[in-house]
Amino acid sequence: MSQAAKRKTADAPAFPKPGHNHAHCTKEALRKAEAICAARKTKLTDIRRQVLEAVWRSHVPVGAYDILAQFNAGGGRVAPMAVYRALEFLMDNGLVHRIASLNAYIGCAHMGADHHAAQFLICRSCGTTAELESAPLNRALTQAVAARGFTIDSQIVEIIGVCPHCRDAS
Amino acid sequence: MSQAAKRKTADAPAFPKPGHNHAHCTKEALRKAEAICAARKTKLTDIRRQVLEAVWRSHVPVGAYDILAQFNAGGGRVAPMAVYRALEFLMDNGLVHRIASLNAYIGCAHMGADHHAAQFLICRSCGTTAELESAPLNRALTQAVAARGFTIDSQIVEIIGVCPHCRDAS
DNA sequence: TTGAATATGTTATAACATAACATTATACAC
DNA sequence: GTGTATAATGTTATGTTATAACATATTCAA
Repeated sequence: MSQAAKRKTADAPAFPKPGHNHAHCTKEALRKAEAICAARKTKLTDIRRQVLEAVWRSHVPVGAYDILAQFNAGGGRVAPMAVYRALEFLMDNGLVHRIASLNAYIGCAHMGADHHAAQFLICRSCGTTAELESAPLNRALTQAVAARGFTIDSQIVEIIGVCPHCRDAS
Repeated sequence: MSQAAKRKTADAPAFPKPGHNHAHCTKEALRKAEAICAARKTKLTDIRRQVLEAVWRSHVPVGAYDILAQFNAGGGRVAPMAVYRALEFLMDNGLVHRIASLNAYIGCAHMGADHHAAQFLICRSCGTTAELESAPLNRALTQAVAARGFTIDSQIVEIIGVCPHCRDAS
């Protein structure tokens, strides 16, 4: 196997497919979230779990007020603060990411590991957003930043384009 | 000169210094903006120039409503739309960038060239924000994205950390 | 069981951005 | 120069995202 082929394999887990078994994604995410909160001794309360579930409805980032609307669709009385607090908790615990370019939130695909070095691919056609997790990219980034004498705390990397499924469909 | 040293030199123009001659930055920016608009046959009208000047007051990204406040400080009556329209024009013409993580705007440091492949270093201490323009980083990014079958349209890369001047001062 | 910490409720408002339509300026064709 | 199309700006209203500030309730451990 060539170096290039190895790198490609390592860097390129599948982009979420339109027809995949998403119930499985959600279930796994919830399971991991429980485990992480248990390990960290933080509490995945009702509202936090509900927000996490809302975020995992799909692989499309969801706005805070969309989550709110879901909650209040059946006559609920949840206030924005409740949603924002839950999102804050979920982000602090590495369960959810904020997508700055969309003012929206998405479930973390790699719960537990290296939560703050995430990169995102955002399909402008279907909205599906995937985490990139590219080691070479992270290395290049670290190096470029260090060359400037800059100390890195966190990063926002959001790539907007067209996902393979939408490309093939067009 | 080694390859590494060459790359470092190429990648690392100076981070804006606290005491630099900023009037020069502003003057140069305005001059280039005039030239670019002339070349593109677009019009750098009064309000657009004023917004550009406001954005170039410093190397710290400025919010749209901050610009608005500057305009209206002397009893003006400019509406938010005017500012947002000017910002849109300036961005379309490659003169200004939006910093998504701050909801703020900054003058483009490399007017004319490759406006949509910009990367930013944001100092969380002083707010100073610099463009990175790292070719190796762009290569790594392009490659990582391509490996996923993703077609890239635009990118948002914002690195939050501490700039060399703030680091040395602490 | 009471006190400290955590979580949630509630109300109000701040901060950022755009829609929709009216008016004015510019340019250029005739 | 006049008409007319396009671009730019003005104006009003509203939409969207996020947080401040303070009250109440729950949890858990000493």
